[in-house]
Amino acid sequence: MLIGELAERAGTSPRTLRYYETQGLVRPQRSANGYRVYDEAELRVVHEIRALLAVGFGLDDIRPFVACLRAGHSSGDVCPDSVAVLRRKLAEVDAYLDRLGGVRRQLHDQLTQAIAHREERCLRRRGLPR
Amino acid sequence: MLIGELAERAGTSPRTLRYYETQGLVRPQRSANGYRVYDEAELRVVHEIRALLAVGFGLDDIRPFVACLRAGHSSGDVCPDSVAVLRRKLAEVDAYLDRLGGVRRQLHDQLTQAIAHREERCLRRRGLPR
DNA sequence: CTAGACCTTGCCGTCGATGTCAAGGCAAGG
DNA sequence: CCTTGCCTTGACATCGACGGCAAGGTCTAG
Repeated sequence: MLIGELAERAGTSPRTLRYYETQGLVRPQRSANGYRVYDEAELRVVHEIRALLAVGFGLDDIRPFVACLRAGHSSGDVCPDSVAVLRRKLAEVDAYLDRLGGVRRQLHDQLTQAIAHREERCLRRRGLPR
Repeated sequence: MLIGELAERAGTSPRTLRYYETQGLVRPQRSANGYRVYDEAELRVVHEIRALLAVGFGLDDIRPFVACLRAGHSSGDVCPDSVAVLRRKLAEVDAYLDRLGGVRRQLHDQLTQAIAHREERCLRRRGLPR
């Protein structure tokens, strides 16, 4: 399988696959003419990468999962390093959820007060003239 | 007030204040020698900017709030444009909270399953030998 | 022979809010 | 005069996951 085919099958671009390679996440072989050649297993790997990226992981975080897959495991999640990353990410997400909850509250209050302020001004204006 | 003093009083750097100026958020006057000169009101403005940045706003989003302050309002929140931005940002935060909630759930499940998988393997290994 | 559809490497551009460095002007004190 | 400490503008660097383009090699079909 050449890079274009893998890209299409994985729902991404050749450019992206080459980038993953520079990051050490994908390792194609080379045919005589220098073309990258991927086997079926790499499709699985790329899918794993894409899935984790979509969840908000960085490529660095993803490396252990790929290694786990490559070590023959049916899931990239089960190796100790992957579990460690999952734990860390879950903690990060929890922390961010907290912070964002605070932000939400603040925005809500700010909005509520601003509107209240405008209402008040509006009422005053209606009361005064004539 | 020169740029260094304002920077210190606002808890930021001269570089940052010059950047805000290029973005049209702050407009100092110039003394004869070309130095930026700020009045007290600008301190308030910079505080507003910093507060909104901290909440996750971009400089573009902040512009209406500064304009509102400059229009003489005691709060940057009360002008229609500001309220519109607040609404939009609140919606954005809500959407992001949703998404992040989903991510959290997925990570939690993934982690749980990975650990269960490891437990299982561990038990099998303990059961087999001897 | 040539067109077209692949592939290769390499390098710049993106977005946002700064940090950092360079080269120089201005003010005040010893 | 010289140093010190402000200030000025301008330009490049950062981080991450790519997109886009250029210049060129390769393969296949007509």
